[in-house]
Amino acid sequence: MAGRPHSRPRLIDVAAQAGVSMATASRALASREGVSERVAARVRDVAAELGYVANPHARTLAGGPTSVAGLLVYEIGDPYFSEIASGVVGTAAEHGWSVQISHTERDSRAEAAQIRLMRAHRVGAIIVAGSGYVDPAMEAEVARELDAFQETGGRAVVIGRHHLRCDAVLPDNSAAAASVAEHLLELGHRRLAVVAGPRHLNTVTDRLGGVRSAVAARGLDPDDMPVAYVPFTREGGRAGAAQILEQHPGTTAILALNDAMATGVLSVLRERGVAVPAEVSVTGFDDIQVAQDLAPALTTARLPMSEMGVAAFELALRPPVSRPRRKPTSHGLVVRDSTAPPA
Amino acid sequence: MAGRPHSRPRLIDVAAQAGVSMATASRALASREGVSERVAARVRDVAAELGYVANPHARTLAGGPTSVAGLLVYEIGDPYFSEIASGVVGTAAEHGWSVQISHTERDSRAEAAQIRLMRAHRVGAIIVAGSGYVDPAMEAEVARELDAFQETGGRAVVIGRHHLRCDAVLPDNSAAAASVAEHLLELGHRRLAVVAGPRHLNTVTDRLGGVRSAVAARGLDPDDMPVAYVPFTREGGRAGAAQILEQHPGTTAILALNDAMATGVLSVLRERGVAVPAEVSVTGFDDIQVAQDLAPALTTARLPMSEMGVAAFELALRPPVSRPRRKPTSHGLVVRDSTAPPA
DNA sequence: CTGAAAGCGCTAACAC
DNA sequence: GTGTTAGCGCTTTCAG
Repeated sequence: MAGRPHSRPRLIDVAAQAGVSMATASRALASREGVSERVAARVRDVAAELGYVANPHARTLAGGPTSVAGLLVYEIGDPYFSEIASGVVGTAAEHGWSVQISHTERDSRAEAAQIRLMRAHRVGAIIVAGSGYVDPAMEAEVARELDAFQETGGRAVVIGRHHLRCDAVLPDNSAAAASVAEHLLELGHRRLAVVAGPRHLNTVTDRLGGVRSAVAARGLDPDDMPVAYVPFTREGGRAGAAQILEQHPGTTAILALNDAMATGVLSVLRERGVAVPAEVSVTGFDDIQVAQDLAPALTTARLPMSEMGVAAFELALRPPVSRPRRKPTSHGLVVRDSTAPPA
Repeated sequence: MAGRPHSRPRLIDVAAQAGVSMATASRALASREGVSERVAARVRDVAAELGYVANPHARTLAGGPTSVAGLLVYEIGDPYFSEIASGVVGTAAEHGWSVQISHTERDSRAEAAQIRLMRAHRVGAIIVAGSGYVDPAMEAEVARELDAFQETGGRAVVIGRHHLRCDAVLPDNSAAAASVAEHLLELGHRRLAVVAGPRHLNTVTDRLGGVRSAVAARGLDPDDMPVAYVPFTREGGRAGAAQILEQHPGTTAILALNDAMATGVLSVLRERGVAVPAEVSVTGFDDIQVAQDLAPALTTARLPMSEMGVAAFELALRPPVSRPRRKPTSHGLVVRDSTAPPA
């Protein structure tokens, strides 16, 4: 009947077909009140029949609700982030939202720039995954952007950061790290060394703090424990392992503060013919999917990345409250084959 | 001066500040012709100063160009897809595009529904990653959606699918699979078995075809080679390995048609105490990042996933041509520690 | 080369 | 309950 060929149906087409005004059609489709159930049902039927889907640009421009979320990750190719993203994307789809993903890669300035871009894109929610900074000044710009975003009605959620004034999903990095350290101490290890990420990341200091307190609780001096501050990657792990092997040959256990670094540590030990766990025990952190398939299977502190993504998105869906929510996550020690009593 | 507080600058603000009309400001910022260089420069300066970024919703609604791409993956938590996504997201950002990611998960009907949704969202380009179907009828609906999308000016690119009328990034699955099989045959293996994914996926039949032709070229009968059709996942690989071990105990080499399945195969062999590669050799396909860290490090056919993502996005940026482009990718055999001559 | 004005499709006041 | 209408911010004819 009506309408232009070769073009998607518009709200006005649905309205005409259903014999109502645009306003009524709009209300009916948004399940807003003020429409009789009879009429609403008819509108929905017509919409379904025509395959009508609202134009989100028109909707957003007119001041309606948005249903696009922005997800900021360091690098989507990294398993830690891709598992988080999986949770976010899956849950978002269930709620009819779509997810825009972008990379941070460089630093907090790049992060701020990405948030600015997402704000310009008028996303309804922004989820920031990945470690924050020990020094709040370093993320001041990020904080400003996020504040501005929230002031204009946007929902912001961070994963694993404390300093920002917004809802947060917070794994207990310290406790999880302590559990790994305790596991090693219980096995009898006394000469631990840590392969840590960059010291300005709060994830690193939180995890390191957990290790140190577990060591101290055992009556050892944490300051005697060597720590290699290296990039938070497989390559970083390789560098850290090399450093420890050379400078502290008596080490019996190496704690890597994430699984990517642990992977690097294992690869160096394998190359050098150091038996794991016979000569040196190794632990990771996160429990990315492949941790179970490494050689040997990695003992690690498990964080539920996918669930964290789900939780973050669900927080984003909830209305804002004045006092930011903090949603803790579970964690657990997963003992596999990379740890054993010292020789 | 002008304007509403607490609100982002609009084009009209820029125009006013620069002392020109909206039309001129629009042209200047889009680098369209018809504006004197002097005026254009002034407009750009003002825009930069004000931190102006166009509202993409208004822009799209008015019929301007979009710069949002949709990326369809089976599951972003899967390394194969997250590495592709990494390439897409990185390149897109360089070109000022953002990327919406969504999951397919179920089947080609879900796939078609997602494409429909992205069309409704008015994305400028759609990239579909992941295997297509052997039977074109199974993806008829996807094809229809993609055709309709392209007819309305959208750019569609697929990765690893032949049957669709759009630009494609095509790894040579057959040749790569043949190279893996040849490697095993050269080592002296004669009793190969394949752990394959679902037989209705063209990726599976292409790769299997490569293996079979390599086997045939060696004078063996490919029909004698056992093939386990299992899900394209780690768990599928486990099931396939169990099946082969039980039904064909004489097997000396297992070819898994992707690394996820190879991971499962290795885990079953380890559990059962079958030495790899001493008793049985194992190969994978794709070379996901962790392949090098498995136990033992996996011999596999390497596909440049990240580059494939880059290539796909770059094709999406190019203007459409009547005859779809086919962009081949490199591939290579990566020999590691999971293969050796038979006992 | 520049400006005025007509929409793009939708929501949200505001009328009835 | 339902309809009318004024924008949302931008691009794009069409005039000058």
